Amino acid sequence: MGRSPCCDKVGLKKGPWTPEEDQKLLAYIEEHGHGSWRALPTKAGLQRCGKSCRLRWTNYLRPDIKRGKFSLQEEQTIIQLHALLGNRWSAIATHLPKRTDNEIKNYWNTHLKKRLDKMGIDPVTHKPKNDALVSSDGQSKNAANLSHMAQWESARLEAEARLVRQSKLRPASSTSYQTQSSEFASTCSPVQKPAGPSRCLDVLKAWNGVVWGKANEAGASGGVSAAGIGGDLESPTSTLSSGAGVGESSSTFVELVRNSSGTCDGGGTMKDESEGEWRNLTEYRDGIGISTPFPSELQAWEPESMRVGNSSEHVPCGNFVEKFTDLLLSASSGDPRFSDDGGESDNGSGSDYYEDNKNYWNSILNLVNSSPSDSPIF
DNA sequence: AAATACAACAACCGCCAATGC
DNA sequence: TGCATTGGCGGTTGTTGTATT
Repeated sequence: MGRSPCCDKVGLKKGPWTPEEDQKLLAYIEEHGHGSWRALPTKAGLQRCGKSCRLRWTNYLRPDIKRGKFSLQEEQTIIQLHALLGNRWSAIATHLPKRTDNEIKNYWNTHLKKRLDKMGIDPVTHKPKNDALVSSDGQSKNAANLSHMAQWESARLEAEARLVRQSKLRPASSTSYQTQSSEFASTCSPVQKPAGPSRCLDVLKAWNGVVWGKANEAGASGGVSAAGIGGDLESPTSTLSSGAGVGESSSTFVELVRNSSGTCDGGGTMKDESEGEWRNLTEYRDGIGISTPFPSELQAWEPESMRVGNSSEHVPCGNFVEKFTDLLLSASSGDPRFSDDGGESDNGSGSDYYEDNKNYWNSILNLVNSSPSDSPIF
């Protein structure tokens, strides 16, 4: 279909926008709306391509954009949603009101990714970098199936977010978001959703089922019943209820982030010292000679096949929260796993690790459950 | 004070799906 | 049904500001 780049025309300006250009674009859109982006530059008297105008508007000039530092809550949301959705920035952005996908993407690339990296966590997979690859038991099969469910749900979320955007573009339309959403949902899900959590959470529950099911096998006691969290894997029509323990685990995650973030200002905004804290924790771990922070058999439960699609798409790994927990909590509490003699000897109580995983996923579930009512995703 | 390195963010580019004709 | 157009998305690059030497 050989489409020529929209900016090929000679005479079109590129590069940073000037205040005058901003003013022109702003004034035009306020008066006429953007209409066709391709036609807009001419009408607005701008020597820009339509695409450039659209990006400038959506990423910078739009009045409902919040700028400035990300709060702890926003950071938490980004990390969790990235673990869930991967680099689907637009989908993540729909859950962070007033933040653009571009801003979130930049923040991830310049801040969060580096932090995870320094901690020895692969920011793509959210797994420890030296993680083993394959689980030989049957769990991997379930996990692979679940990855497909996760992929499907991600696609559905994207589509739904798209509907929301469309509805916003047509505010006067008689077709409300709810109607559209309902129509959409009815085509792919027998359960109505806007009022409550999306069925996508069943995937999370199922994930938990896999994780905690294995925990039960490995840990015998102390594990969480697979039926309790994800036992209804075969019931795609079930909806998530905010069960006991979900709320507390969310706060656990917040706590983890907060603990890792050094000092915060009054608004919960992370200060730069946080980088040092994260680094210190990593150094602490390195200093005490922990190169592989987790029992290998527990790292290995997620096979490579669980990754969805290509490298940019992935399904989450519970080891993520293990890492957080181990680094941020155990380091300060004298956890025997971090002592010279007790490091790997905790295998017998592997359920602890899965308990951490449970907390991680519960935190996501809680995030989802507590999401603002205007959130288009969940 | 100048040079260099690094960080942060705005903007661009190419691809793709949806849509209209 | 097929082609052209449009808008959106994610990856990447370029620019600017700040810290360090």
